[in-house]
Amino acid sequence: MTRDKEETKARILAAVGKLLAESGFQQLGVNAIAREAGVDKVLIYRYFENLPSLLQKFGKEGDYWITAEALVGDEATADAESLADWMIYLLIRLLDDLKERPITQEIMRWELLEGNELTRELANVRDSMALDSLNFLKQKCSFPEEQDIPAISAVLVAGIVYLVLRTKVSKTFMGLDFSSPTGWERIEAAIASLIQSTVVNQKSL
Amino acid sequence: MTRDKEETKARILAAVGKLLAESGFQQLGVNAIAREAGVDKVLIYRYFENLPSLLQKFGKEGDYWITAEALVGDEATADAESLADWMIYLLIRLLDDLKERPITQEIMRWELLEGNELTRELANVRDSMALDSLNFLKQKCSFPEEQDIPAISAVLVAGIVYLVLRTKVSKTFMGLDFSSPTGWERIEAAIASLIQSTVVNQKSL
DNA sequence: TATCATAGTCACCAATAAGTGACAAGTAGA
DNA sequence: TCTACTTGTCACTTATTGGTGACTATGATA
Repeated sequence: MTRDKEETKARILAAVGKLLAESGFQQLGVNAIAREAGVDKVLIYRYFENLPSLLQKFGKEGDYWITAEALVGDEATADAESLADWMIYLLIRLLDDLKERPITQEIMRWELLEGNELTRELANVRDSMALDSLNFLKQKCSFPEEQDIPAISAVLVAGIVYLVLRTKVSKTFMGLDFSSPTGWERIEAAIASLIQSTVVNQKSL
Repeated sequence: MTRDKEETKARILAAVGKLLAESGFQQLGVNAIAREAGVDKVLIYRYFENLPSLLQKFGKEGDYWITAEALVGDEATADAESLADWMIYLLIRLLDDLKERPITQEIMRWELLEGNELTRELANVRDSMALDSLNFLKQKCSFPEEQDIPAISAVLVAGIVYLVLRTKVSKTFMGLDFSSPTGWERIEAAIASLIQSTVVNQKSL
């Protein structure tokens, strides 16, 4: 070994990411991390105090939540005029983005069954990003009073998250098949249809 | 101890349920079950072979998934005419039902992060119940062709499930507060609004 | 060249997990 | 009452967990 502290710390953090993406928080232990990193586990305690601290460090280093700006992306290409258009655009982008983030998925799974210091903190970061996006929407196209846009968004985001989390372990849900792109296309179409009808509709009242 | 095999087996199964509802699958081990049941753990192996077999038995005994009939309930009191009315009625009932089923919630959490024999089996049971409900809907009020009712249902059910699973560990999501009934009321209203607009709307085309 | 802080190694601990073999106690039938 | 079976108890093994104390190896400085 080349006797490099920073290198070692980086390898440990990288090992956390790899193990997390592969097998989730269940299998994530000090011994496994040390083995994966090719490092003695005592170094983990030396450099990161203990496992929770290491995970906290890991959670704060990486960017697991897409920012509102990144989610919006290039506004010119968004091709969205109305509030409904924007909501559809953002939700579909959220879906596609989350599908490509295995670590984020694992964090969300973990958050679902363990409410500790770290998961709460990460959840707060994610939540404030979501609120940023809502605020972006609000200033872009003001929200109609008759409708609870945040609640509508929450239901749909929750649905997206659950479907994405589920597909890792099962390719079907309520008769839909997510092993081929058509399953996702149907979901995307359903989301678009729901928003288009609901938001456009009442806006024109 | 009264030396009663069936009693002992029942106590073991009851202990599984209690521990499951309290602290989820994470903490569910042979030792904990035996302790909770006030039984020697070797009896678990004698009567249920091993832990997976015990859980399988437990999963098959209980009714953790509401049946289509129970979900529909008393049709007379449903006060639903259109397809949209029925969908709203069923989804809200699903939400309320799931909120009162901690064990079912734990099973769904478990299913989300471990795809084994048992979780797959339980998922299939649940899925076929969901499909039953869809079929009930379909024969009650035929589905419009322009709309993908199964996909729309899937998104909303997924959203409901995720929100319920989350509230055990965090009372907020995207700015909504689920510590008081108002959070849930907003969600229910959002679901009703989405379906009302979408399904009614396009049906009248 | 001798010193000294630091990086990395190794051998251990206590706790807990799943799982098993041997045995005591109670209960049936003969 | 003696025998045979079953229920329940106890003590154990093996593996893995998070965590620690004592060590060696290295490299910079004085």
